[in-house]
Amino acid sequence: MDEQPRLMHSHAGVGMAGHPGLSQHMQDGTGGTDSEGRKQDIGDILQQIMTITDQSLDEAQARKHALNCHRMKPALFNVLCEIKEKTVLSIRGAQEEEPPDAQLMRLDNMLLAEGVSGPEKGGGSAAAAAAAAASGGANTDNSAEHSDYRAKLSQIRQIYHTELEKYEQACNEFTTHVMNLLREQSRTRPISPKEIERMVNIIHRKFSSIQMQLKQSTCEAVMILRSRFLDARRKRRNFNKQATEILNEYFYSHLSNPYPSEEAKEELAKKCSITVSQVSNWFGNKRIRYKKNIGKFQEEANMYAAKTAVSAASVSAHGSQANSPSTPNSAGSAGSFNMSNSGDLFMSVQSLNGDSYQGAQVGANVQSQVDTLRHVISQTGGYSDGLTASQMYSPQGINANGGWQDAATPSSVTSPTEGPGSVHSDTSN
DNA sequence: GCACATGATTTCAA
DNA sequence: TTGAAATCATGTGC
Repeated sequence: MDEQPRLMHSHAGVGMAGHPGLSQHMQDGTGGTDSEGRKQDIGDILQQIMTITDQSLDEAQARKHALNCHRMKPALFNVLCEIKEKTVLSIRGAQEEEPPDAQLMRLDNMLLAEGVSGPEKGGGSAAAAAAAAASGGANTDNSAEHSDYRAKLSQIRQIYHTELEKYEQACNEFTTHVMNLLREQSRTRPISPKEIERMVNIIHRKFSSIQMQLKQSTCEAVMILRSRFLDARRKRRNFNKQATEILNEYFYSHLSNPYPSEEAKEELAKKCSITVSQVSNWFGNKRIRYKKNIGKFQEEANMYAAKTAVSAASVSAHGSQANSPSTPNSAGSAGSFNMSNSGDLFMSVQSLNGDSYQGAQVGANVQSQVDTLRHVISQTGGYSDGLTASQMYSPQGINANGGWQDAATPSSVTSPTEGPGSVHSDTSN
């Protein structure tokens, strides 16, 4: 570093105080013709500095060398040091260290959480994985959408990293360029390493503000993507007809206690290709809506009662097959639930046929099954005494308080021999 | 575009 | 934790 001695720190204390030099002469006006001559020299030097950029490289190099060897150069340098010292003092106060940018930290955190920045997580973002987990991961549509989401997120991630790399490269190139320039300039004007450092910081700040814009727009893109793919409400899809039918069949065949067990929910979820929580939602909505407007669901109830009746009739025709509660109720869609309480129907059939309830499975669905069977009988003429279609399947299970009656209590089972009057005794419409 | 249906979410209570 | 009730937001049929 041959020019190192020319850097400003090498002139520390060489300013006007320790080395009156040129300015002193200029200020007090002493020196006569000698002073005039020096002024002329300084004018020449400054002129040369001003025009140096207009010259060719070789010319400029020659000029620079001539300037460096000029007898007035040290004096001029001192003047520049003095001016610089004053300027730096005025700037210094205004350039305190800034606190870490909260906005930038927020953006960084978000990009990290979304899996855009930081190490790439297996198969995509944490958010997508969380969403998949929240939905149970059972839905094939969901997994397809999530893979689409991951693909798009991966694209964003790629663009983000490419751009970031570009910015960093540009920043480094520019910084190197400026540093070289400043080092070069330090031959002819006083530049301290600290100033170079400060200049580098300024450049970095400028580039990080560009980076922040990049991060911001990346975050926006991720938010849009999220809202499009992962917001459950946005992507609400009606269940397919088959799923709705399965759920309705279960609901109406367990009308006295439409609270599927965890096991039953899982089974239903599996059958309907939906998640357990979707099954829970469905039953929650169904119960409340049924209770709110029983009349409206009358027809639907009748329809599913008829279905159940058909299957029950079919089952009873099989005679001995109905002896075991664990016998799969495969005769018809209504009885197709292959779960523990699917045997309720068979027990009801048996009880209607005059047999006693077998085993301990006098479960929560007895009331509804009895009602269903009454309906079977009404279909075959047993209870056909003047019931209209809308009266066929009466809403049962809802007690006077508006809640579902305790169907697990065997005493709530209405005897089939009571007749249709008793069936409608607890109806609200 | 509107009304209604429907799946999901939120809030609250038990 | 679960379910009731209210509500939101989207889907669907006219």
